[in-house]
Order: sequence, then C-alpha cells, then structure tokens
Amino acid sequence: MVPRDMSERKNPYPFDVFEPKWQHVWDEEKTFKVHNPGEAGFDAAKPKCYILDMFPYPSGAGLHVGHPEGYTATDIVSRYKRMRGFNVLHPMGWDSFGLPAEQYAIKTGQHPSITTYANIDNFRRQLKMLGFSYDWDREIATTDPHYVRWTQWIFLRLYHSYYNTELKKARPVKELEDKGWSREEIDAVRLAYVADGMVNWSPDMGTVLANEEAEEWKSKGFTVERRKLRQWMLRITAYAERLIDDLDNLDWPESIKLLQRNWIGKSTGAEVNFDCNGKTITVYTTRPDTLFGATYMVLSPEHELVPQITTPEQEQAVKAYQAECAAKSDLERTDLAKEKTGVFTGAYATNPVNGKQIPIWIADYVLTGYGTGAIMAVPAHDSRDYDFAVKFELPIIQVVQPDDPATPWKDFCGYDGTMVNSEHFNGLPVPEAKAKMISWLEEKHYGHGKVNYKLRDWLFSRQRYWGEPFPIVWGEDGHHYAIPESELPLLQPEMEDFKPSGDPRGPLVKAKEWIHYSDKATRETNTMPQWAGSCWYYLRYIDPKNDNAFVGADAEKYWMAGNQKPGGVDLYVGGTEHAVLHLLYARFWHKVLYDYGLVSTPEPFNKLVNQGLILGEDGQKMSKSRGNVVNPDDIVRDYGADAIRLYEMFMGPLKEVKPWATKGVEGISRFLARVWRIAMVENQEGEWVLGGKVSDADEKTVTPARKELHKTIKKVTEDIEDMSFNTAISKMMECTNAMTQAESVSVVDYATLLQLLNPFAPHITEELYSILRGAFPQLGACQLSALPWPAYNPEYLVENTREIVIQVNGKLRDKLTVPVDITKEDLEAQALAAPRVKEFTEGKTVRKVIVVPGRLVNVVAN
RNA sequence: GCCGGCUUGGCGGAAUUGGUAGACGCGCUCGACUCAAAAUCGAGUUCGAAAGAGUGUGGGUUCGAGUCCCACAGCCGGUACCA
Repeated sequence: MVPRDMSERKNPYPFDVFEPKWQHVWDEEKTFKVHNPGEAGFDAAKPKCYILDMFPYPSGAGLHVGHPEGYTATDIVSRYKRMRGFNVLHPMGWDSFGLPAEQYAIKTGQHPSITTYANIDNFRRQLKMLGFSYDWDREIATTDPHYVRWTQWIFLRLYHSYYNTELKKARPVKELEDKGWSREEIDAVRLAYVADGMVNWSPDMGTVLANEEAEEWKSKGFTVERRKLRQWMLRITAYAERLIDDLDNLDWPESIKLLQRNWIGKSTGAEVNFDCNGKTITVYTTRPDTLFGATYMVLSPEHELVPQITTPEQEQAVKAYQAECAAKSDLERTDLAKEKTGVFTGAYATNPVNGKQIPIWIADYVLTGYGTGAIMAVPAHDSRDYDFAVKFELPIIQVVQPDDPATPWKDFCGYDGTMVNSEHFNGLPVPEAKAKMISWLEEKHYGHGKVNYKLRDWLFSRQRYWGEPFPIVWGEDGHHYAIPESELPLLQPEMEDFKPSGDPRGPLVKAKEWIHYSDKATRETNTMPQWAGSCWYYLRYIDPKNDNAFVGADAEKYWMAGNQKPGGVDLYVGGTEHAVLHLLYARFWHKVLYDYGLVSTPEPFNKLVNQGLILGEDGQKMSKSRGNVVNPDDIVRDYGADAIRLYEMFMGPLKEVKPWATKGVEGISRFLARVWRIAMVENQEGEWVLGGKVSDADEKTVTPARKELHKTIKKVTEDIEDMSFNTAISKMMECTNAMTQAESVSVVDYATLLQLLNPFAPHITEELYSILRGAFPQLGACQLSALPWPAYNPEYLVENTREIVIQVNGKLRDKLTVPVDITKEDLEAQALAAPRVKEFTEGKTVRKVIVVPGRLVNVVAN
C-alpha cells in the first residue's frame, strides 16, 4: 500500500462526508436532467443553452488533471446559466473506439469491448466524483450499436451523395442516375469513394495510418512504409471553399481560425498552358504576373507527360532520377528539403507571353498532388526556383522591382513591387499586373484564373477490428454497393484472434462467415477511423435514444438553432490538439447534413474556447516517464472535489498554459474551510455545528461586508460571462475575508455568497445551505441550484468619497480623499494646495494641470 | 524558413482597456494561541538603508505606457518545398 501522507491530518471541513452525499442526491433526483420539446417537464418559455465538452477517449489510465479543467469551466457556466433561467443541455459521453483497446485485445485475446466498457465505468465514476452537472440520461458511447447504426447511416448518406458545384451543396447521386450517368461516372463524384492512393502502411500494426499518426508510431519503433492501396476517401475538398468562408462568422479564437485557414490553404492564381512540340503542359501559378520571368519549367517526377517529352539523350538520367524519388518516403523528401535535386528532360516549352523556348526539368520539389504537378519557374521572384536556378546555373530574369529601394530584387517574393522587363505590363503594380495577366491569358486562351486548396481528401478507412465496419459490400462485378439501412448497425463479427492479418484488407478478412454476404457479394473489411464517431456526437446528445433518426427534427431545431444568430452549440470547450482535424471533419459532416436539411444550422459550434494545457509541478509536460503526472483521484481524496475544481479555475486564465502546484490546492482548501467556518464551529465532541455568527438580524445596514458582497455579485456575474474564473474566485476570497472579519453576518448575505460560489464549489455550498435551512426557515425549501442567480443592489456600490491620485510630472506624490461630486476646479485647487505637491513644484513653474475626474490630477511643472 | 502566441515580485497570476503596477493565492518573516507542534487567527512581504528604480531589450508617441507604434531578443505551439 502507498502510505497516505495526509492520513494524520484532520480534514479542514468534512468534504469526505458530504461530497459523496450530494453526488448521490443529484443522481437520485436527476437534478440536472433537461427535457426536449414535446416531453413532459419541458419548459418552452425558457431560452436554450447548449454547453458541450470534448468527450474523452476512455483510456485505461483514467482521468488526468487536464480533463477537469475544461469540464469544470463548462460546469460553472452550465450551473450559472440554469440559475439565469436557461434550459441547459450539458451532456457527456465516450469516444470509445480506439487503438489502445484493440492493442490490448491483441495482447490478451480479450474482446476490446470488455476493456472499453470497464474504462468507461472508471471514467464515469471519476466524473461523478467531481460533481459535474451532466444530464447522465443522455450519456452516449460511439461503440454502442445504437450509435454505430447512425454513424453508418450518415456514412451512407455521404456515399449516396455528390457535390453539385452549381448549387454548391450535396445532392443525391440518384439525380445523376436519372440523367443517365454511368456507374463509373457516378462513382467518380461520390462524397465517399474508393481510390488507389499512396498511404502509410505499417506491417507491424497491419493498418494504414494517417500522415499525422505515421511519424508518431515511427518514433515508437514501428515500421511505416509507403504503399499503394485501395482506400475509402471522403471528398472534403468539395467543401473547401465553404469551410474557409464560414469561419468568418464563428466566435472562435482567431488563432484557431487561422490554423484551419492555413490547413485548407486557399490560393488564387492561374493555370497557364505551355506548348511543347504540340503537347500542352499546364502549370499552376499564383504569380501569373511574373510570366516574363519564367526561365524554365519543372514537372514533378511522376508527371504523366515526362516519358512523352523526354529526349532519347536524357532518358537514362530521367529514369534514374524517377527511381530515386520513388524510393524516397515523404519524410525523406522533406528531410532533404534544403538541397534541391533535379534532371533536365531535354525538352523545351514555349512561353506564351513572349514565345521564348525554356528548358523543361523534373525535380521532386514540385509535388504531384498539388496544382497540376507542373510549374513555371521564376527564379528571380521565388526562393525555391531561385535556389534551383543557382544550383543548376539557369538564367534569372528580374520582372519585379520592389517598391522599397533598400530591398534587392533577387529572390524578392513580395507583392509590393512594380513590373519591369515585361513589355506592356511594365510599370504596373504587382496586384494589378496579376489581374491583367489573367484576363489576357483568358482572352488569348492561354489559360484561366484558378483557385487551389492545399486540403486533400480525407483517407477514411483503417485496417482495424475496433471501429465501425463500412456498410458496403462488393459484388461480382467489382463494384461496391451499399447495404440497406434496415441492416444497420453492421457490427464487427465475434472473433478470438484480433491480430493483424498481414493482409492489407485488415483483420476482418479472417472472419470468413461474416465476409460472406451472399453468393454474389462479399463485405468490405475496412473499418472507419476514430474520427467518425466524434464527427456528429454533439447531435446525438440532443436525442440519444431516438430509434427513427440520428436526431429528431424538433429537438434538433430547439437545441441547435435556438434563437441566436449563427446557431449551433453555444459553448464548446476543449484542447487545441483538435484545432484542425476533429473540428474540420465535424464541420464537414455537419455541412453535408445541412445541405439535406437534416440539421438547421450551417455550422455546428458557434463558440469555441480552448483550455490551456496543465503542466506538471516541474513546469514540464505531464508524462509517465517524467513521473510528474497528477492523479485527480489523489487530489479528491486529500482535498475534496470542490478544492480541485476551484483550484483548476484559480490557477490562471482558462486559455493559458499553466503549471500544477499542489500547494495551491492547499490554499484553495483553506479558503473553502474559511467559508465553512463563517457558519460552522466545532463543539466539544469535535463535531461541526452551526455557530452564532450567521444570524437573521440586520438586513438593512450598509456594512463593509455587505458592500463587499454586492461588489462581489457584480464581479462574479461579469467574470463568469467572460469565463474569467480566476478573478471571480479572488473576488469571492475577498468577500469571504470581509465576512470572516465581521462581527456577525446576515444569513441572507451569507447565503448569497454561497450561491455565487455554488457553480464553482457545488458540494460545500449545498451542504452549508441545507444546514442553514434547518435554522432559518425564511430560506425556503429548495437547493441552491434551483434558485435564481442573485442581483446586486446598485445602492450598495455607491461611494460618497473617492481617493484621487495626485501626480507631479507623472509621478505619484500624494493622494486625496474627496467627495465624488467635487468640481474639476475644486479638485485642481486642492491638488495644487497639497503639501507634497508644493514640495515638488518648489521653484518650478506649473505649466499645465491635467484633471481626470474621479481618478487623478497630474501637475506638469518645470 | 514561414505563421501564431507568450515574456509583470521568490512562484501562479491581477491591473476598470492609456490613469495608484503587483489584487487574490502560494511561499517566506514576525506575533497570538499551545508544555510543544499542527491547525487557526493577526501583521508584514517588488528591489533598495535612502534618494530612487522597476512590467524581456532598445527606441518612439503622450501630461501620463504593463497597456499604443517601430526594431530586436528569448521561450512555447503550428507548419514544412502547396508554386
């Protein structure tokens, strides 16, 4: 047994007794249950507020202290909003598909669902131990067959859809069938489609990996290789424009919006056709204005025209270079990014603007997958082309003169410049030249304006057991077919051996019976990535038990659309690690559903807040290997749930990265004990009983403590709205100190403080309030959580006098206490008469006096 | 390299958005209570003996700058030849 170092210490207040007690009450009474429109108990008069946490992956390690950070923040806002008269939807669930459970199953032979559900039980216990006000009746797990059914249903919706570029929305492929499109033509435009592509394949794990996963597993010693495999893709690129444009209206951190914009990577430019012995080579450029500076052309080594244009003399060199590139992985390519390589093809292309012949090279700095896989090189005004040109001694022609004379033209890539050496474009500013060149190209049919995105389609299949199987079968004709909705959910077969099959079709190929769909069709053996479940879970919370739809229309309209402007989830809190992928994928799925009118808002999450990482006590990232991981179970055992909640909110601003300090939890625990002891005293037997300090006398006098209380109501209200929880707590500390110092405290005032503190520390405040209710019948019969949020009385905030700062030449020299309604003239006169002011203006001339009413007087003298 | 963020006492962090820098908490010091300790309560705590200095560094705007502008440095995160 690990010795408890706190075992000798008596708890400063009996949290170990009343925290479980109140958690039990909330559970039994379903205190935080919220109803949908149409259900008994639904109050249509109240506005809605949907407050969402990023649901956790229930790992075997249990909660870490990062979870309660975001979860406490949303819990405070949820409890506050309920008191302000909102119907609050505040749910929790589990992102329960995932690799660790599968890896464990491979090792032990135990079905992954066993560990998954055991882990969920542990997570649920821990979250309940922290007193979060979730509506547990809405709990969901992405691994639940009822949930899997609808994940697959949405997938089929994607499968049956194409993107109509005129309407700019998803439409059923049925429309195309009706127009007589062929099977192949339709398959080529589906939002969910099959393609052969280069993917990261790990033979050790027997699965493909996303690019961002590949590096991580490689560093853990797994082998990852590039392999051309048939994979399911989702056509997220069709939505690139909408995904970028709709960011504008979202109440998200600008930094996250920027991250998404960069990820989608929109660029505007032109496609330009170059002639090469009658063959047309199309390049993409963002700088058509620099066409006169194009001195050579580069194709990617994999470009389809390379074999056709290469001259016999260069054939050997070109083939050798292509082989060299094919052997390189993506990682190796980027590692060697600094040093440019390439080979001349022997061919020349004609520059359409001036008819000049320019050499065509191949080089791996031109990527196959972006633009047209071919570029015109303008070494004077592109650093990559510049490096290449220098290395291979290709000509460099200036076509832009920087506006700033101090900037050299060589390698100048900016837009602040004027065209030179460009015939009739000379003298034009760059942006104008760019526009003019595009019109010229279009007029002469040499090219056209073009927008490109970095975003690639989403590799959606995995070769795993513990994921949603695709609801797809393959026919004898080699085509894929959707299974009927009535066959959903399609669950994984029962298997005993979860080991990778070594077959790139994944472990499910081993389930022979399951694969056999009919005599004419076999099942798809791939499964969906973990992202699938998290793409729409916020919609399922709205109507978690609906068997007829993934979400009921009325409930969806109420909780998502509501009465606010852009609509969607009102507050979504989680870590930055999901800034791009999860938040982009979920937005994409949501937009597809929106196109069909299945959801009523174009965006899922109206307001997003990222909580900052909590570092270990040593200021390093928490990790098992560093031994600096803090376990919430230990903190709750030693200090209680209210203390850890309050501490995590007091550490600093929610959004900042901040280090853990257990000493700080002690400080918070002392604060809560002081709140406790305002009302409670220990009797001879060592039991806590109500003391005499809190009384029902004196409801009217303006005492310092009462003044402080009303300032605190104002501050805490504003700070919760701002999510500035740390300053709200420090204000409540000041108020508590004022009450501690007071001779006696009115029970109404004390109860008001408890109410302000209730969203932060719900257990101790409910406990104290229930004890007070026993002695003061005027407090009524309900829990604090059922009371309306208190309002401050402005009369208590009015001050008669005010301290004014007196400065001489901007330096603090004196302070005056004056009536608040003093005139400017009087204040100035008093300031000038102040002895300290006289001392510092002695022998000087007063040049100017600045009077800021209610704040300061600055005397300027020299 | 490019893009973003951060930098305030011994420590975590406040600062009405251009107006008393250091709220609140931790830590530390002293005192009360105690045989003693813990707990609790009270006082003090930016540096400096003082004049004075002081919000990463250097400049600027202003009566007045942690806050606005310019340049630079350090740390953290994202991204990686996207033409």
